[in-house]
Amino acid sequence: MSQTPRERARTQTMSEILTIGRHHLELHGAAGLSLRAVARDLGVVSSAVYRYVKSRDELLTLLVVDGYNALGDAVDAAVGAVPQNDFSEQFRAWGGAIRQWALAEPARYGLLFGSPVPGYDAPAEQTTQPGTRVVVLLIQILQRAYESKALTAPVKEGSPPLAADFELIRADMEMSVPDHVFASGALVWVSVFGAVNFEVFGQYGTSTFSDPIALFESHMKLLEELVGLR
Amino acid sequence: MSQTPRERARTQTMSEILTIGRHHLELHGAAGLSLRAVARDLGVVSSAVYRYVKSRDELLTLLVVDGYNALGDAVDAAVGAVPQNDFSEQFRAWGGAIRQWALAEPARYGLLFGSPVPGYDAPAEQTTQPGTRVVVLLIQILQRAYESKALTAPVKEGSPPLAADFELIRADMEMSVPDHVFASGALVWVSVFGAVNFEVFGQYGTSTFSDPIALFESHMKLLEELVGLR
DNA sequence: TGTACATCAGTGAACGCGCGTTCACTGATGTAC
DNA sequence: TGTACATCAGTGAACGCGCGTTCACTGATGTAC
Repeated sequence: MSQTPRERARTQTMSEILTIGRHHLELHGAAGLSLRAVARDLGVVSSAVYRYVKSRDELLTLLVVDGYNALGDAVDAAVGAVPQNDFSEQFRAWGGAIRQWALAEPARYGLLFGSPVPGYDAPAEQTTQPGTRVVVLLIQILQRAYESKALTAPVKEGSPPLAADFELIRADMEMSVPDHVFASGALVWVSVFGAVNFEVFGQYGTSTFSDPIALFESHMKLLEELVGLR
Repeated sequence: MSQTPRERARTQTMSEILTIGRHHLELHGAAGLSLRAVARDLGVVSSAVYRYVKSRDELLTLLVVDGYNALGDAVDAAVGAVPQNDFSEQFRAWGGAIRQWALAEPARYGLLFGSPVPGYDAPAEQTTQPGTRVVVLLIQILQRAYESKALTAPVKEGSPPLAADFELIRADMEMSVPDHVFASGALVWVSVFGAVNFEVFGQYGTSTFSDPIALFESHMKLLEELVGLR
C-alpha cells in the first residue's frame, strides 16, 4: 500500500517534469517545448528523461490533460462557490473563472485553445474527456436553471440540422432543455472563449479598451440576456 | 517609370518568397517557419534570402501584414457584393467571409489569431492598420444600419468605464451609434472569431456537430438579433 | 557606340547553436530465498 | 539476518538533423562618360 522510497522519488520527479514543462511552455510556447531543456532544468542528462516520458509528444499530451484539468478545477471551484439557486451568478462565475485562469496561465491556455502545435496530434482518448469539462458544466448550469424555471428565453424554432446533434447530447447527458437553449449555450461557449482569446493573445490593440474587465462583463451581461437568464 | 529587368526579377522573387512562406506556414506552423527552408524551396542558397529579407522576424511581419490584408480583401469583397441597403445580409456576409477565409487558410489564420509566436513581437506600426480592417468594417455596417434606422435594438445604458473608450472610437471614426451598439458590436466581433477559432483549430470534437455551417449560421442569427438587425 | 566602373544576386564555407532519440554502461535500490 | 539476483535511475557518447546569420567571393546586369 505505502510507497517504497524509489516509488516516491519517481512520483516526485514526474511531477517536477510537469512543473518544468509548464514553465517552458510559458517561456517558449508549445512548439518550443524540448525534452533536452526539461532535462537541463531537472538537472539530469537528456536521455534520463526517457525513463519518465516516452517522447516529446507524450509530454505534450500530459501537459494538455494537465491543463484541461487545471482549468476545469478552477471553473468547478468558482461555480461551486456560488449559492445553488443563483444561476445568473453561476453563469458569470463560469465565464469569469475561464478568463482569470487564462490570464494567469496564458501559455497553458494557448496550448489548449490556440493554434494547433505543428506535428502534434492530441490523442483523443486521453484528451477529450478533460477537454469537455468546461462546456459540460455550462450546459449543466443551464439545465438546472431550466428545471427551476429560471430561464426566460422565448422559445424559438431551432434549425433542423442541429436538432439531431442536440438530441444526441440530450440523450447522452440525460438533459431536457429545448434546442434553443443548446443553441444559445453553444454561442455563449464560443463567445466567451473568443473574448478570452482576444484578451490573452493581445488582439485588442494596446489602447482601444482601457478596462478589460468592464469589457468582459459587458459581454457576459449581453450573453446572459441572450440565454434567458434573469 | 518602367522597371528594369533586374527590378522586375526582384519583385517577382520577393512575391515568390511570400508564396513559399505562406506554404511553409501551412505545413509547419508559424514557429516552424525557417529562412533556410524558404531558401531551399526558392532553389537558392540560404544566405541569398538575406538579399530580400533582413531576418526571419521581418519575413514573419510581411506574412502577418499579407494575411490581414488577404482577410480584409476577402471580407470587403463579400460585403461589397451585397445590396447597399440590406444590412442584415451584409452582416451575415461579413461573418461568413471570415469563416470561409479562415477555413481555406487555416495556418495564415492561425498566425493572425492563434497563440502568439514565441520570441516574435509583431511591430505595431506595420501591423495595426491592416489588423483592424475587419472590425472597422463591422462597425461601419452597424453605423450605416443605424443611420438608416434599421437597428431595432432597445436602448440600454452602457457601462461607464466603457463609455469613454466608445467615445474615443466615435470621434476617431466619425460615427454616431450609441454605446449599446458598440457593446453588442464588440461582442459580435469576439463571438465570430471565437466560433471560427473553435472550428479551424478543431476544438469541437470530431463528432459533436455534424453540420458546422448550420452551427455557424445559428450563431450568426442569434448575434443578428442581439445587435438589433432585422 | 564602346569602355570603365558600380551595383547587386547569388555562392559556398563557416560560426555556434539546439534538437529527439538510441545505446551500452554503472551503481544504487529493492526482493526472494 | 545475510546473500544473490533483478530492477531501475541516471550517465555519457553518439547518430543525424536543422537552424539563423555572417562573410569574402564571383559574375552578371546596369550606368555614366
